[in-house]
Amino acid sequence: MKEHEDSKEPTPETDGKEASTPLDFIRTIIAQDRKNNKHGARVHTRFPPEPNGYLHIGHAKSICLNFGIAAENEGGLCNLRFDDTNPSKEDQEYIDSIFEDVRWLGFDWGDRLYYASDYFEKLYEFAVALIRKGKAYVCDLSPEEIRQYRGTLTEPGKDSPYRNRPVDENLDLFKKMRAGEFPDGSRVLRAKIDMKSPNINMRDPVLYRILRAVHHRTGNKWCIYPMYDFTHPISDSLEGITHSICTLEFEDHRPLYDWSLDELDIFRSRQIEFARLNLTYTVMSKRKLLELVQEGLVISWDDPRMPTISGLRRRGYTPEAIRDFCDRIGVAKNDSMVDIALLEHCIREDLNMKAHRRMAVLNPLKVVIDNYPAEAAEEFLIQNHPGNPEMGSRSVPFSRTLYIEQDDFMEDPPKKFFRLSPGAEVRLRGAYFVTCTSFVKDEMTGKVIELHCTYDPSTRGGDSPDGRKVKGTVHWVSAPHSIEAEVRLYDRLFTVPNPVGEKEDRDFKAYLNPDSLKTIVSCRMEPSIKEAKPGETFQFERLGYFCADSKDSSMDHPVFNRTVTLRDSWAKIEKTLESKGTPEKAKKPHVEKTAEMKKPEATIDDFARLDLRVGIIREAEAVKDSDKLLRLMVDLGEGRLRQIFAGISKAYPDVSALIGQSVIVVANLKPRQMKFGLSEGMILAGGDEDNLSIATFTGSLVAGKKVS
RNA sequence: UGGGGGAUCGUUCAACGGUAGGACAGCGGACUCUGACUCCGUCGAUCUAGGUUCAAAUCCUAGUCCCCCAGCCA
Repeated sequence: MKEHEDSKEPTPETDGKEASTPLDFIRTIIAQDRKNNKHGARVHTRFPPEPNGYLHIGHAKSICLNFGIAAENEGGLCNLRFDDTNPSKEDQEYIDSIFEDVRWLGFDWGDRLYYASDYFEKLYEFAVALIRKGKAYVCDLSPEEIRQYRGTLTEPGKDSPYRNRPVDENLDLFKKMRAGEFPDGSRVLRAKIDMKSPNINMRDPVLYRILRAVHHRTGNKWCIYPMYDFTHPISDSLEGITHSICTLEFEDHRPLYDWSLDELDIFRSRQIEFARLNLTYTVMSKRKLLELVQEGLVISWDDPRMPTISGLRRRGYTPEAIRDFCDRIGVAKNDSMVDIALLEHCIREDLNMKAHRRMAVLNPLKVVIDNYPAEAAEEFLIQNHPGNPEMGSRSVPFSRTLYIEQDDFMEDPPKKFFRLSPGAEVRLRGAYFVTCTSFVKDEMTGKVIELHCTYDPSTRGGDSPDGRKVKGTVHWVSAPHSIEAEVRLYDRLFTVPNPVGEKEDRDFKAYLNPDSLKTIVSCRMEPSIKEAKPGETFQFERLGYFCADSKDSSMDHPVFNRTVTLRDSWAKIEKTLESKGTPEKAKKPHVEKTAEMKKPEATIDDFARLDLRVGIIREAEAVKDSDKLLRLMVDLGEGRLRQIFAGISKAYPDVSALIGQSVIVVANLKPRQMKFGLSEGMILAGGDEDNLSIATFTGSLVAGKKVS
């Protein structure tokens, strides 16, 4: 435990940014502008969400950027502005959640809370001004006609027949639009720019539409609403925003943004675009997240599996970790997909420092200490944080009957298994050394249901007076003193890194991870857990970081969400152990890059370069338009299925017979792009066209095991 | 096939004509009353082809690939 030697105190103002870190391109522009005394060296940004959904981690990137830049620059300010120009999608619920989320992230907009809807009157006046200048006109074309007149990406549009209406007529019509004299959708106000522009946004874009909907702030006052492209530059201008930072898809809109400010001749803000955040194993669009909520695929917007700010909060993420993450991912214009492992790293780093340690047993296995007096019990004082005595300690009861984790015992352990097995000695964390003397199996299931151990009284507190070492330390709870609790184990929401980019043959929801939530209802925990407050975070030793659920946890019924596991090097060892199959296999030879050693015959080493694995076929279907190929989804124990195309259709007219079969897969081939999709491996089969069979195993092998 | 953007280790961000660097991930090791933490080591990249230059990720030319745009959404 050494991490407290330079404990930092992260705040929104100081975390991240060391003076030496190079500026991203936006901060470089701003530094340049300040140097040139542009806008009197003033820096004023804004965060402009539309209240049509909950904020997610991608918004956090924008929030950290906008508020962060304001905070870094002397006198800098950042406004919170709701871009609420489409009443049909927006709702007060979302506004409230946005307040909560931005504040929770640690940012403060002071008295600078704005709504685009507050500018409706001014916006209307600006529109009138544009009409007077001959730069806008009322158009009677239907939506369908407007689309047709707009042209296509490669063909120019043509002028609307209403394009040259006299100013007075436009003024009159626009007034009547506002007065509600026309039905929804019958007319729009358009900018008069250039129907032949190669930039479609400049082909006389719609500025106002007629829309009878109750606005969450203005109620029924308006039946015309301004479009984003008209509203945004004017809102920025009215607020004196110096740098209007938005995402890449608005790059094409910048000429229109500039056009509006030019024509209206008002304060000139500069729009700068950066790449939005994408994260592996999740989706990041409000539309898709809404879909998950509405279809009940997750419980709610704040479901701990969601990448929403509220979901992350409920999961146990801290504002500090999210801000740190946003600092680390950087700001640029490249389309990027950030590894969720980085987010997990950030939360582990933060929580490692802050979280009190507790002992909790998720899957209890009863242990009886045979030589411990039956009626006795004692209390051990255990530190809340082994690296930081200032965090205090708590009392943990011990008795003859304990629970340990089922995983911490193996009847027939492999090498390097440092936990309990027959005859093995381990330390019970903070208590005693114990040695397993026997175990009891359920006769029906063959499952180990009880362990018997002896303890060494001289090792009280966990140290041995004779200096003997034990390799393993396991966590435990005293059975009679322990309390029951529910634990929700969360995992990634999707099984593939990029659910929306999966070669478009399937909907993103097809890749939802069925194991993204596992609930365990009868966990046993040390009694101090009773005191846990909703939202409070602990490290359950050797398991991970968990927080008491803010909605469902109570003293009577504690419920914990797993925020993130601890890094688990044992899991890796286990994996390699499995794949090696036999112990003490020699190291794989390094593949030399020298090309001169080409040999006519393959060596055993060459063969060893093929990674052969046990694969279990989970799905199988014939490939349309192919008389040979089957599309197989094969489980290699990787947490996702691999798609493999195999030319074995003739041998298996009934594809369903393949499902469940254990086959041999060449697992380390470079994936091959085929006409029908990516093939990520090869299945070994024998025979010829007429007499063909895949190589299978009898018996039950675990997916992913090495084949040799 | 129009317009706007973008291509640097597996991922992500830097390097702004002068030693391609950091973080995450991976791998190896040390330490350890958490197989955690921490520490050390290691692997590893300039889209391609030409050109300019003493010197190119950076400048020029020609290609290739990827993303965005045809809402009365934002």
